[in-house]
Amino acid sequence: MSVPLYQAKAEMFRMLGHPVRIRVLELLQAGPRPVRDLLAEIDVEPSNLSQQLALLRRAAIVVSFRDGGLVMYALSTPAVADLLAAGRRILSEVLTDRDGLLAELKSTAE
Amino acid sequence: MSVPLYQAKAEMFRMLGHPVRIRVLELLQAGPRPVRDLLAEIDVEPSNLSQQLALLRRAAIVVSFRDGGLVMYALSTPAVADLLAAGRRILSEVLTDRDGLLAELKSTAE
DNA sequence: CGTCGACTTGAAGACTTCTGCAACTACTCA
DNA sequence: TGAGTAGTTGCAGAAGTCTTCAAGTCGACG
Repeated sequence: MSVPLYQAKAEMFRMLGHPVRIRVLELLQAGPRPVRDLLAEIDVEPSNLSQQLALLRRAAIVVSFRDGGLVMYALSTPAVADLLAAGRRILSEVLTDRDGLLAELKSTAE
Repeated sequence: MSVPLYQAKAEMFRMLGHPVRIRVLELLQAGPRPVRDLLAEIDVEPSNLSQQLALLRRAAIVVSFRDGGLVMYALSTPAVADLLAAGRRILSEVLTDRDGLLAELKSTAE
């Protein structure tokens, strides 16, 4: 496999590596949403949100279009939802393991 | 959803946002491997690889153990493979023969 | 024991990403 | 057309990440 290919993969995951961007993608799973709604749900400056949206747009993970006086954003592919779901699953397994270990730690007299 | 939760999600994706770390996880999909094998397959300084492995270990995405004179690494959960697969799928949808990476992506089953 | 091989850790400098402010563009609607 | 709303862009300082070098640990084996 070529070096650029896993650089592309890494770049894609890096795009999800930010709380605001994750939040945006989760909100967009339910369908297209105007920036104003995203702003209302995410505690962030408009300019900051716009910067994060620009990154997602440049990575082609979302697309934007205008609808009347509003700019709308949408996932460019529903596969993004699978990625988020897989992430959630790992997180829950990892946290469960950690809790399991924690319980074990507490119950053994060492 | 609490703020810390999507910070945790973001952190998990950020962990995958590096070519060396992606490469390591892809190699570990086939089963546990000693550091020396990873080093042989990835073009990186030993100390650098070790730093990246430490990050993955701290994020609980991989685990390490000793086997004789070698240190082995393994995925902490097979769900990591799903995440990589979902990433691949988005990349192929998003990349739609933009720079010839697409063909390679489809031809290598990893 | 002592030394060797196999990693790991610490630290520093280069580099990248994040954030918020201010200025700006793009539209809509009266 | 002019006023107003919605969003974007440029920029600079702060914060974080990456890479490399040197030094350190840990277990195996003679």
